[in-house]
Amino acid sequence: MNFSPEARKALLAYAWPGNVRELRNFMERMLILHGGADVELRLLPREFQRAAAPPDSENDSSATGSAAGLLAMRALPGDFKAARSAFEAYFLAAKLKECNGNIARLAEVTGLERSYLYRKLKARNIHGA
Amino acid sequence: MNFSPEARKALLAYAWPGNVRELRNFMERMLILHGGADVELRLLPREFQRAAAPPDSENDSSATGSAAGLLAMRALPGDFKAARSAFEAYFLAAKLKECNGNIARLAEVTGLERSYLYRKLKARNIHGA
DNA sequence: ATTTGCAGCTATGCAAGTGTAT
DNA sequence: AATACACTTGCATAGCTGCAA
Repeated sequence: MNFSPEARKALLAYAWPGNVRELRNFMERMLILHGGADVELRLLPREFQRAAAPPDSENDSSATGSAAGLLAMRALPGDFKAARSAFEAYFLAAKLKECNGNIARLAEVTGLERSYLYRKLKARNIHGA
Repeated sequence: MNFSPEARKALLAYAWPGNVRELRNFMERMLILHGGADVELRLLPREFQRAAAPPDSENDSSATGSAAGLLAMRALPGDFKAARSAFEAYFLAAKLKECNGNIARLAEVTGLERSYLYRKLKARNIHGA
């Protein structure tokens, strides 16, 4: 999952009102709803765009007023295959990085065939090192 | 992704040393490396178990000394199919919750066939409502 | 490291059905 | 009766994946 420069800036500028639970839920939502897709500023809840007005820190549950909830509401298509594909891409890219770009090792670690990985990495446009 | 009660407690007790980037990376790692699997206390970096000694807040990159890095190092099998399967399960469970357990709606939202969803939900042991 | 062809298994959609509850 | 949803199952095919080269 990647944040656009603007989104990133807004996130960092935002003073999380001392609630770790809130932040954790937020991050989970981001990954689950957006898969590995890029997250644009406009997808972030208003709180972040204004870099002010903190969300109500209660409301831990699901899709309601909190930051996590707001985000859930404006979820992308939610298309399963798209989300899964994004996850795969992100997962493989992360692992490949851990393997220092060594695809043979990536194959061992992930339990996939080298040849298949080449196909997949190309399809998902993941480049080594 | 779920945290065991102990892991959860340790996480909340830990005073994130004012670095949002760190936390964000941590959450990403958790989801990617553990997929939707349960996260036990023993999987958390030592920092959390001791609920003290904050990690070096620099080191934004990959698998090194930071909290995120530590976690990455003791990654689970890393098996691709297992991770993907876990992600699918978590994704669908989350969406299903959003749909108030209505599978017909889940089908619309995710772009999958109802009948297929039944098979998949059963296979992944996801129960509605 | 990287590609390609091929064979087998899996995932997925479509259609059709049963049952229960509005 | 009529619509809506839960849940199954059979079947066809597209796509994924491993193996050998």
